[in-house]
Amino acid sequence: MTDKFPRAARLADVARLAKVSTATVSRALTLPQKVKARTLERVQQAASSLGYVAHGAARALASRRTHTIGAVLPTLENAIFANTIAALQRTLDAAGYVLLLASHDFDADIEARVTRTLIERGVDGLVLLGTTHHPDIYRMLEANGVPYVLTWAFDESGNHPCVGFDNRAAAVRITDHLLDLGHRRFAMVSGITASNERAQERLSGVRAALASRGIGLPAQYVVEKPYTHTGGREGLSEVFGAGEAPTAVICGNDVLAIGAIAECHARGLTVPGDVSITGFDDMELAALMNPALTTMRFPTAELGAYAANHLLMRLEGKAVDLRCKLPTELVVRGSTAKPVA
Amino acid sequence: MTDKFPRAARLADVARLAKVSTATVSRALTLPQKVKARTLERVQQAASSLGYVAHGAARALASRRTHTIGAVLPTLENAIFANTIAALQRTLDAAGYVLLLASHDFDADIEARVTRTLIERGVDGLVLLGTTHHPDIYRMLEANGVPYVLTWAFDESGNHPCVGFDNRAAAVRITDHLLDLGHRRFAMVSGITASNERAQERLSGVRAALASRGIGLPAQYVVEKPYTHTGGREGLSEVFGAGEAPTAVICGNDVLAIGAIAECHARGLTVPGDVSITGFDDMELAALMNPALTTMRFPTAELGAYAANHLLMRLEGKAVDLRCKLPTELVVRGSTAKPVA
DNA sequence: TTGTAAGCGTTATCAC
DNA sequence: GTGATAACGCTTACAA
Repeated sequence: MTDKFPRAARLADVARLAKVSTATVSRALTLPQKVKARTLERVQQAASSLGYVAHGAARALASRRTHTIGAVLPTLENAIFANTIAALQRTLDAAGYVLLLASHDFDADIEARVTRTLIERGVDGLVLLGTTHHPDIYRMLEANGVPYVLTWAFDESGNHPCVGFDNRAAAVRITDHLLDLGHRRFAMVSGITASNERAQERLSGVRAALASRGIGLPAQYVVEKPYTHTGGREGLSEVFGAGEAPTAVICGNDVLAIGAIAECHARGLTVPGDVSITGFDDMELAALMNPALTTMRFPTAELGAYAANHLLMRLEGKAVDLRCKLPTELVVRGSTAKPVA
Repeated sequence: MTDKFPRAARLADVARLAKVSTATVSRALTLPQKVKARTLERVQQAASSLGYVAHGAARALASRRTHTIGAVLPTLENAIFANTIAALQRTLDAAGYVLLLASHDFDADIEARVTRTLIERGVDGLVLLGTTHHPDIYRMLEANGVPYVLTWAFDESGNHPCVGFDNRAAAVRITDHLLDLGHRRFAMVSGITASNERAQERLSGVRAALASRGIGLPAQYVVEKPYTHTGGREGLSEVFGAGEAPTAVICGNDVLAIGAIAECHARGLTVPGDVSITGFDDMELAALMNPALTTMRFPTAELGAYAANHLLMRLEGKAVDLRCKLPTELVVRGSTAKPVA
């Protein structure tokens, strides 16, 4: 009978069993082509018969590589980032990397803290969401030489590698569309713009598009709400309480839009018959909930894959375009023209 | 001018600057109370002035602890697990642990592979979803002495630590409710039951509850679909195509229920006026989408917190109840009684 | 309370 | 192709 707790097999055990040195085992396991076929076979045989599992920490310490990529997101609780995360995961997995996830609930200090934790964990690279970050974050990235990509927004300053969308242009696009349909009374249920440049850009795009046609967006028709369904409901409710009802409501994203549509239903209003609700990101769900929801499609899965590949290439020392902007697209569903008021 | 790439500060650098040994620095940083206040201060001062960040791999290698918990989920793409993940994260974060996430798209082989990767990464503990797993998984957990918890289901075999729900009882509960309202023609849009005991238990609970009132569930009124909105739509569509329409459709979870409701809308049916759609899990969204959606509430956030605490306590060597069942609750919204057919 | 020094399990640099 | 062996950066007995 063997031990009850046989300590996990180590490289040396495999070496002993295969009658080779630890160096050879190490090579066989990581660079099979550098080892004679016969030796390779012996090593593999020994490893599997011992149920050998490499010790990640030791490997990381010696090789100075963890094969781990970190991602810091605002939240894991809404589905907006789900596609991106899934795509990141899949791409990294295929390359033998693991994804370490952290979130901060839109709090800049927490963001700095979790980012530090990830760096301490030795991530080989980092995916950050957005371009606005605590200065400490950039300092730590710099000091530790950690490769990173900013995502979901495009860094106009040109100082950081990024893979993003042109949130402002997307907002202009959807607003123009509504204007072309004849809408003149607008409201916006925006996300919280403080330290969130994606939200800022969307709002500013809407403002700019309206202004260029001589239309204003009075303060009482702009409300900022957290990106939740409830936020969308409350936001729209406040807008309706503000005075003459708008014919078009642009929501900061589809989560807010879904909430806004629910509020309309609760008030007996039809969408888009009585009021047109539009959003951003084109979540499958939004379309399902209201087949008349026009929105801007952001290729979020592509974003994840792109960000992952960007980092992977840099880690392999390959040259890469450091800044890129992914195209967004207007998705029109059952739009209704409005008579000019 | 200093170097362009000053290598990251190590423990020894801090020790030198603070004029103490590396052992003292190590203690000061991890067990502050074991060090004289004055020394502690010097060390902290030195560390922060150097921007010292501990090397996680070295720490893990020496201490044999990574302060990382892994979680293996079926998918990150639907919102069902979002609450659980968020709660896990928060609880672990508060205890100084980090969460390493992996998913497998309901594929048992992939599940085994990613689980192995996590063990190789040296996770201190593991959260697994469900009770049905590849035998290799249990073998690896055993061989490596990795503490784990099964979640979302209750392990009746009594062989594994678990924090779960009684999916079968929940299914019985909601079915009884519908029966009490007078429904007699039922259909079920279930999740894929193969190697998913949560789905199996829900289906079997529905069957049992119906059977105890002498009602059957013919094969053509049971369809299995992936947990997506589209799955829900298609599932309900197939049910309607099967013959006389049911008055009550029980969906495997709220994602399917949302899809099913959309299908009803598309067919001009009102819910629950024409047909009653019910689900499981009580996602906020489901209620928002249809305020008449009766469902079973599963305390998913509590589950995450509970699972995390369970592992944390075991890691601290404390005794814990190894198996527990969290209560589920019927949430009735605008139910409509049906005349007995 | 603090210091000394022996690991922790790999990888990587050399010789051979 | 393969084998010694010195790192890798930290923790932790054990000694002082």
